[in-house]
Amino acid sequence: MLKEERQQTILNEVELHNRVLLTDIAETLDVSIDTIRRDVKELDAEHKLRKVHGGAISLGFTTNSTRNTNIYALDEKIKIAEKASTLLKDGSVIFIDGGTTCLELARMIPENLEITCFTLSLPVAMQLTSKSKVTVIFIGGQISKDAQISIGANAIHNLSEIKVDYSFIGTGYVDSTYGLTEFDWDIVQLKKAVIKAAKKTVLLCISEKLNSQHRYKTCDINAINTMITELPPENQLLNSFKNHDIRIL
Amino acid sequence: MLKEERQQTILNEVELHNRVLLTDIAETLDVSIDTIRRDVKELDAEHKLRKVHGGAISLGFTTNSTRNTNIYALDEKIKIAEKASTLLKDGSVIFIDGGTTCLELARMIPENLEITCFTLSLPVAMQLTSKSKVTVIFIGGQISKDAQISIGANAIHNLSEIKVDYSFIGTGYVDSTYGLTEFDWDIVQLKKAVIKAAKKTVLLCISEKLNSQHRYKTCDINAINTMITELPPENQLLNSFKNHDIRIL
DNA sequence: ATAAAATATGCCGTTTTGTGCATTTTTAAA
DNA sequence: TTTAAAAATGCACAAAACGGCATATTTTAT
Repeated sequence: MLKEERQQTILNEVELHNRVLLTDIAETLDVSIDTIRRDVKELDAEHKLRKVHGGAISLGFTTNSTRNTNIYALDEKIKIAEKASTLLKDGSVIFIDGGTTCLELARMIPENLEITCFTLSLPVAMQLTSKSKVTVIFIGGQISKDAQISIGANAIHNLSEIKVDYSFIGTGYVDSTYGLTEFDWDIVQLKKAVIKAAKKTVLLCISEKLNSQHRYKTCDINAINTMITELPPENQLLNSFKNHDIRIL
Repeated sequence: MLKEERQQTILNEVELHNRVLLTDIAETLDVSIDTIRRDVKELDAEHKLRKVHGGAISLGFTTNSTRNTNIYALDEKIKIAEKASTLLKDGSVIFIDGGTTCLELARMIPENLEITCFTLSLPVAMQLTSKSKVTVIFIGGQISKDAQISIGANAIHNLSEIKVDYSFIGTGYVDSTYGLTEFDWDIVQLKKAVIKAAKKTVLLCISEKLNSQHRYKTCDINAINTMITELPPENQLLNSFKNHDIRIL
């Protein structure tokens, strides 16, 4: 076995389990513990992993490659993003919210589409930098650690100064009678500002969230112009939304 | 057997099994190990495969999980970041610039340090979200695709409204008589705003950049309060900077 | 067609690298 | 603090890489 393969195997193991024991690796690869120790030492020097007493751990989720974290219900979200991307035309000025569904939309923007895109999500902005024809404008503000988005008065104020054609937003909870609701009050303030900054608001939402609600209200359901789920529009789960003046994709 | 077909055979083997041993190939093709070694060396130079001790491996084999784009002179930059981080105290309000050196500084901020940190670099902001005690504020603006930072009037205006204790900046070029210079005019405007927004400016700079210059000027060298390179302060390469009123770490 | 030049190949001695083992030092957990 | 596991260190051996050289093959120029 080549040294390179061995090191690659070690990296894979670390990626997969986030941590490994040197003794385990040595046994599965059938080489001496010294060799593994040296390998891990090298990999550490190359900043491919971090060596700790007795083993090695992954450098973690801090690396800017956003894809490696497992996204819940990714297939559904991709389907939603595909539908959403059909709304985009050259010259559009849009806003893309945070959240994994919106991130998928950002990822799915065609390479040749020439649009201007506002966002307050760091991952979305990172993703959009790879699209050469997209003008990206980041709404600054204090960064929320868990959601990785700008929040706070500054962000809201900045939003008040723009008006986009479409804003693509996610939501924590949605219900046909109670509208869009969130767990977090700050987020609600932000989303209100986003909706106000858009001519038309498009809600991206997996069907699992339908008919759920929480404490703080973002807006009534008819503040939404278009709603996109992974379901076909004629699905009966969407019936309660059809009474309102919402386009369903 | 022609050299061409031999090399093609090697490539096929590598494609097929992701790896190959020089001794195996030499035996199956019935040529000397030296010849194979030379072949593989050539193929490596042509980026058709990667030569490793004892064999060769497919290019695709490593790239899939080697997420980190290799940073040039990473060790030097880590050393610089380490020195820079000693300037940080609880309660500090700082600015961190873009660039790989500054990104290393962001990565190196201790977990228990409680500071407020402004930045206009997406990667830096992403990195900082993993530090639970750091308040991160992103300066919004249009995002430059290649540098992954906010640029333009909006970013500059936002910078004009803050004043931080320290700003840690990089530079394209630095010279003791010509000061800090850049290739890009927009970047210069931005850096000027950054320097104006800081009580003290700390320059992070690998020694390789010393005594280099370019078209557009960011500031005189004595606009810099502290300069950090990977070299020990007494290194003679830094002599020309010691005349000026600069602290060298 | 022939000589000269360039390239390719194999061989050999030296240097470098990779690996395992034994011993000492360090580390982390009870 | 004690103690067992892990890391570092030094060493030995084998495999591989390297450089120089001789020979063979192909290409080029005359």
